[in-house]
Amino acid sequence: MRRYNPKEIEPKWQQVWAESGIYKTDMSRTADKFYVIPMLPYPSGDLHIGHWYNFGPTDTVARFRRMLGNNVLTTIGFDAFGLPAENAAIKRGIQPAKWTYSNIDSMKRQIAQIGASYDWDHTLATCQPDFYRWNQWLFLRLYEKGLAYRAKRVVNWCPKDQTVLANEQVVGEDNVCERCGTPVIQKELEQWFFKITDYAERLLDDLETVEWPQKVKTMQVNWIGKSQGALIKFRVPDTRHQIEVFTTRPDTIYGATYMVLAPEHPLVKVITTDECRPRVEQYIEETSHKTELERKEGEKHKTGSFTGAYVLNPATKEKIPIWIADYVLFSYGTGAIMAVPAHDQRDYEFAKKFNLPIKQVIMPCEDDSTNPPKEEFEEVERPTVIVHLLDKSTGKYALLDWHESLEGITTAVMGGIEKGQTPEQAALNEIKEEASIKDAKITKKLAWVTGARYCASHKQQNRKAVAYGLVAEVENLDNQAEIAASEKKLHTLVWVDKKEVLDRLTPEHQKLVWNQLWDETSLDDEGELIDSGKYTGLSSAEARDKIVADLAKEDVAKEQVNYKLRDWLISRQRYWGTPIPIIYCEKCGIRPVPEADLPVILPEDVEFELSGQSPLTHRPDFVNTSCPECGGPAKRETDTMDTFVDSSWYFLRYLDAKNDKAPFDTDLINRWMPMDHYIGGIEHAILHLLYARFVTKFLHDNYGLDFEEPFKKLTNQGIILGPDGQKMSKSRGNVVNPDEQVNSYGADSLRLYLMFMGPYEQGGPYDMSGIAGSRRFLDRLWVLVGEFLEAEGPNNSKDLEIAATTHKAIKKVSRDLGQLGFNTAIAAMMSLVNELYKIKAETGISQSTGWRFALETLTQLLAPFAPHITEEIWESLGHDSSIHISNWPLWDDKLVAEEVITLAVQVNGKVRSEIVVAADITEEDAIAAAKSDEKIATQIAGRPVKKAIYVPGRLVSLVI
RNA sequence: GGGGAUGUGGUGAAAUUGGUAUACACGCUAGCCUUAGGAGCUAGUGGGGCAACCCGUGUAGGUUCGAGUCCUAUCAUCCCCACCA
Repeated sequence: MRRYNPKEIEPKWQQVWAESGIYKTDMSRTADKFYVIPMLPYPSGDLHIGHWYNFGPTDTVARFRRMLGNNVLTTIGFDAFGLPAENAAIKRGIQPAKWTYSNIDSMKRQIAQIGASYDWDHTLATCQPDFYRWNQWLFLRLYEKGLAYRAKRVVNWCPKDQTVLANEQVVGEDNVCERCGTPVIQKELEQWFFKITDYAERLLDDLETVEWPQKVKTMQVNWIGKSQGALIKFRVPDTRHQIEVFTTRPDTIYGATYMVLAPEHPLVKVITTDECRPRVEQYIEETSHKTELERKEGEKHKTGSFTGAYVLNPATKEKIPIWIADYVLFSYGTGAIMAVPAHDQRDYEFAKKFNLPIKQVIMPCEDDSTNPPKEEFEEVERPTVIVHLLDKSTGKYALLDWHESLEGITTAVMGGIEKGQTPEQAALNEIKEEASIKDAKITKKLAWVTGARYCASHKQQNRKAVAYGLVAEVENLDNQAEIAASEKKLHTLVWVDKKEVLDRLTPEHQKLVWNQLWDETSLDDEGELIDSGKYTGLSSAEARDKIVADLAKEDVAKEQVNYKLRDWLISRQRYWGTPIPIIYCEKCGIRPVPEADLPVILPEDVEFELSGQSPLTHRPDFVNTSCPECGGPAKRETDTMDTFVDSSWYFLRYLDAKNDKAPFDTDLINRWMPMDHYIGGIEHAILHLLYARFVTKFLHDNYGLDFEEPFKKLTNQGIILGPDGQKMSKSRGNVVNPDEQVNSYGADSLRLYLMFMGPYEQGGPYDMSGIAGSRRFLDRLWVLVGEFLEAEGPNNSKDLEIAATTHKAIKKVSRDLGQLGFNTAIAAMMSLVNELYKIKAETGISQSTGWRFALETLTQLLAPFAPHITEEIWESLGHDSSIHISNWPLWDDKLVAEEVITLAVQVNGKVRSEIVVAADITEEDAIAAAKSDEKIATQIAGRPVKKAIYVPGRLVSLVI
């Protein structure tokens, strides 16, 4: 018998497949099309285990669908533009183009080892002119519609290298250039943008229509960051300036005690008074140099500066000061906020630090769940004190356990504030009444009032308590008098340790007061308005609408939806990317390159100057051109496009990769899209997938695509970690080299192991000895087939049993594979092999129909996972066409069904025995059989069975 | 601070979605194959107990005839976003 030698059969079949073209897709057959691809890889020149984990299982899905009868298209290409090629060029003096193409060649060779069923007629590399010319085409279409525009934006700039730096190239705590160590500055440059924000709402809404992991959808929702609120104008008195703010809480406007502008806000320069100007300018200077780290630090320690100017609060008509602070972001909303320190944590911290006024306008007010108001009673508002009394000699606090109708309720000392009383007086009074202590002193009063609704049943009314929280202290209890009998009847006074108080208090409101006493924070939740003019008493929700509507009448407010999503900055001051097809003419200004002149070719022989600037700027033959409008001298845009532009539509180009008249044939695209299954890493959850969705929607609106979402179904594979459970990295020395694994075990074993090691979306550490198990499984199958081929005799007494076992495996594998349950599907095939070995041990192996059926079927089930060995076995079993275009086996439920089944028998919920019964047993018979089982009979021991439950096919449960 | 995920043998994991917990694999143990093997085959492998049995899915409660699965609280680990007004 031949030994299983993957080194021999894998290259052999890869060549056979390439020559026979069995994976070439007939693009005209679309009724049962299935389009599945892995995400576009970057050609780093080295195929790592993560690529295998992406490409292998994706190919398994493709092969499974192909065997099911779908017309499958799967292919791969290269995301070939980008910074690493330029870095290589600078470091090693190789042309980026040459470096990239050579990487693509070596990656193609490595990819071939996987044995994937790619149709290479559909591949592409984004750095080829016949691809990127259509990037330029896309740019022109967007430009035409006003969705590509130019605006200023600050960038990281290295003054020495005269170049723009990506965020990742700014390193160190002091923000220096990665290359030369010069401190990086912020510089404003004209940049090109795509107006993705126009699509924000649709990008949000249509997420509901796709079959994606919830996690990715949530990430996109958060990224788009929709919030509903209002724009409100604040007038600067004695000037014609107005400052607009965005707020989601117009209901808190009466509490807006100051305003904050972002340091970059254009009005800062205008409104700042001469007196404050030096300090303000210094602050702006400081914040522009802040590092990420310092800015994060700012979450704890707010900084800012007063401008000396004021605005009018349109609700209160009061003058409030204008500050600048970097906790307000220029890029969000209007770059200005109304600060409501009582009801926003950030404003609160700022106000505390700079001693700005804090005014409460929202009162939390909820029903007391321990004593809720009753519908039939009227509501009466009642000012209340909640006072926590500390006995300093013991460190314990006083609590009241209430009796009678309030049984089970525990509160602090509390009571109403009578007319003319201050909260402090009322508190001391209650201490006197309820605790009989006369020498207590008030030591703390809570800044907020808090409300709660409860039922005062003895007065036949509901009460809205508006509570002042206080702390009082008493030196010791030497002077405590006997508590009056009338009070004792109502409640018992208990003294408890500080840490127990919260656990003992029962009404939510009491807990809130206690917590606020020790850790006072702003009240960010909604509630009831207080101290807000005519809106006092309304709920936040009611007030929000009314206030905006009223201010809108004066034209100072309007409802507004705001998004965190920014427009897509596509300019890169880089060489190795798609040239932006724009020409600057001295006379005519900005002119797009006419479509007929595309592509604007990126020169591939360039010199990298020491200056660090894009080599394009030093290429007169590229830069100098003539104006398409007037024919006069003009200059080309030397910026290139973000590589995310390439990946935002490459999957459309795959389908029609050789079209030289158009980016793609729209009819063809409409028949093949949306993509049925897209598989790749979660790292692209936001940008790539969002941009692809945006471009698809744009093409839907403007270029005849009849679908709005590109990817029907998305799967994120997990991350393969090193054997030590850490992320693989060269410095850690835990990188698993797939070539070595293939060399030792074969590509089929590697593919199989990667899919067997755990749930696909989970990933996990690569176990160097785990792959041996996958190889062993393939070996065992190989041996079994070998023995079958050499066996004698046509019939086998176990044929029926073999058939039943095989049908069960078909069912399990088919179902699991359908939901990407690779690991359990493989386990089922391993089980089948184990079963076959058992049967072989019992009755031997023979050339029976049962054995042939089992081995052929098993090989087919395995084919999508391990394409080479299964093809070899298939051939040895006498087939002359590829297993990969054979029909996926079907199971027969009749054969899967067991004739006799084993039922578990539970007594009082515990399994006590098992009974073997006919599969179609009735409930009655099953219960009777269970009762008569020997072990069960002793368990029951003559006691009456109160209840008997039969779960068909599973168990009988007896309750005695 | 906000959002999400995950806790099951020595290890990776499974459990038909509320029905016999630990399938499958790694590792380990023993035996077999007369060659010292990164080979193969067979058997065993959650913990405790001589046993009948008892215990067991991070922890503590709850619902249920029955809970890894549902509910409440709690602990731990990981990931993402993060001053978004």
